Amino acid sequence: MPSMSEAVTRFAVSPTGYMHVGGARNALFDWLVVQKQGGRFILRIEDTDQAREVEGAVAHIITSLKWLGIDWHEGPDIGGPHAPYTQSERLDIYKEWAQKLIDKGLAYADPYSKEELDEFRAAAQAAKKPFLYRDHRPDNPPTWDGTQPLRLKSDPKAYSWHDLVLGDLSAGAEAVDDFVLIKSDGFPTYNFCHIVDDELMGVTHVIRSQEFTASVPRFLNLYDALGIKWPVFATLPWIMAPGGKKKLSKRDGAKDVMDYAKQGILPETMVNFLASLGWNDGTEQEIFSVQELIDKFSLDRIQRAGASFDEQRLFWMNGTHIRTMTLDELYGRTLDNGVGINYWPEEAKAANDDYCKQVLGVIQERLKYLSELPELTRFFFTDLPVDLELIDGNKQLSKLSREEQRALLEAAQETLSGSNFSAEDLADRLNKLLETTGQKPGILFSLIRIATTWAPASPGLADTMHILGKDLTLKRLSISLDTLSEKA
RNA sequence: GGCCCCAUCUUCUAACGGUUAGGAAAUCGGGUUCUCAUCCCGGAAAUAGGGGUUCGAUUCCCCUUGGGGUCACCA
Repeated sequence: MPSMSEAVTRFAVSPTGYMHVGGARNALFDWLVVQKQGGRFILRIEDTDQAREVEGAVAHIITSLKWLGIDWHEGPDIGGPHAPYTQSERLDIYKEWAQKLIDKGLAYADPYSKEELDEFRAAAQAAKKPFLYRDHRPDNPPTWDGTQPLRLKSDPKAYSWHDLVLGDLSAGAEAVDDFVLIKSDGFPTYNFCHIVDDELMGVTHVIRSQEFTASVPRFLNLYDALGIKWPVFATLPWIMAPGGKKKLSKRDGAKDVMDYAKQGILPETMVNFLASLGWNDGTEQEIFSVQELIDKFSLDRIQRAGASFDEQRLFWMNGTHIRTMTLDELYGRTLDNGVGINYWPEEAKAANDDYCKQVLGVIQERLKYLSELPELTRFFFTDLPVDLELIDGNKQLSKLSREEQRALLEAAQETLSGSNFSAEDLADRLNKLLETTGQKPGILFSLIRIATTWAPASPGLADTMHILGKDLTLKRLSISLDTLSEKA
């Protein structure tokens, strides 16, 4: 017997394509409730619309959830006491429950053709009234033989109910109608089978997004018809498209969660970010570990208004997560972020782990997502082509003549050739060089930095040279000097 | 059109009915011995409008406006 505080939630997903961020957040909140309160989290596949089903979608959804670190107690891949967890394999169960309603006189066969229904709808629209099937409920419906749609004989009345997020809600009898329970292809509708499954699987908390709130009175009517106790409802706000007021949908460019995984967003960042879209703990804290989220999460602190998906903020958040990781942890992620991608540039494949870690150590604070690694680190692994525009396009450096530039680099070459290339010694020598040349760091260091990396940006000069090592640093300086002579 | 839901800076958001309406992202300016970042300091930036209730409304109520959902044999 589970204790009162335990919860049973489910992520009920249609295999109609990849999982986007809205679905991921939905699953996350289901999961967080169970992690916090104890209980069971169920993954259920709602594949009752054969036409919309997409091959491979279930596997992709499972991959996405696993990447996020979301696991489940019962599901199509692992089974469980309420198996099967795929609705197309539960048709007999729905027929059984439909029969209960038929026996009670609460369900009947729909005798109308599609054309007749369209006419009813058109008439309702012309009269500027909502369409209610029950206004056309047949007096003597035929016996249901499975080829017609089976409809609920509703009991229209006003309903009031409580939603953990939206508070007390109510709607009048006009929201209750004779909806379809079983389609003419023998498959149940979502409206019917999710209620049967939730009951059989012991679901206590129905957490779903806004598009279902208008249907809740119809659901309540069905719970009552079946004699099922209402579960707890929690309505999640939309995740909206950037800038707009519209729900973020696949049409609007909602990305596959796995696209972010490939780009090098860390799963802990994605979890943190999704949780922050529509939820906060009431403090100013924004960066949460998964464990902190579990400890602090509660459904009653979920926002009512929609939140737009701001990628910029996602990248910022990823940067802060990257910076709080240990070097070893981060290095592990650069080798595999859970999607089988090694993010290092091709040229780094020949380098050893220690060298790569040193490089990672100095670029950790400027990394926002892992796929930036190549552009940030390539010059540590290969000589970039000399690009004099880096010098000539620099406001200060372009004021110097080629002779002056060469003189500075030669001075650098001389003192560096006596260095043991420890970071400390390099820093010392560079500082002394400022004095002996009488130059400002803005000129001297910029010039040396460019001449040793030929990259538009790089970490601190002493650190960079220390990692490159004496041979490579001096080799590059000398190549740069040669080039400056040629082009003089 | 009926029914339902929502409304604080550009964005994510905080504020037991009592705050100069706070933080963060982005942006702008400055600093940190070079670039790109990090970090630090500073600027600009909001309670949709109107009525109530109250000694006092971002907060409670009503109306308006705006946005969204739903009225499928999709979920």
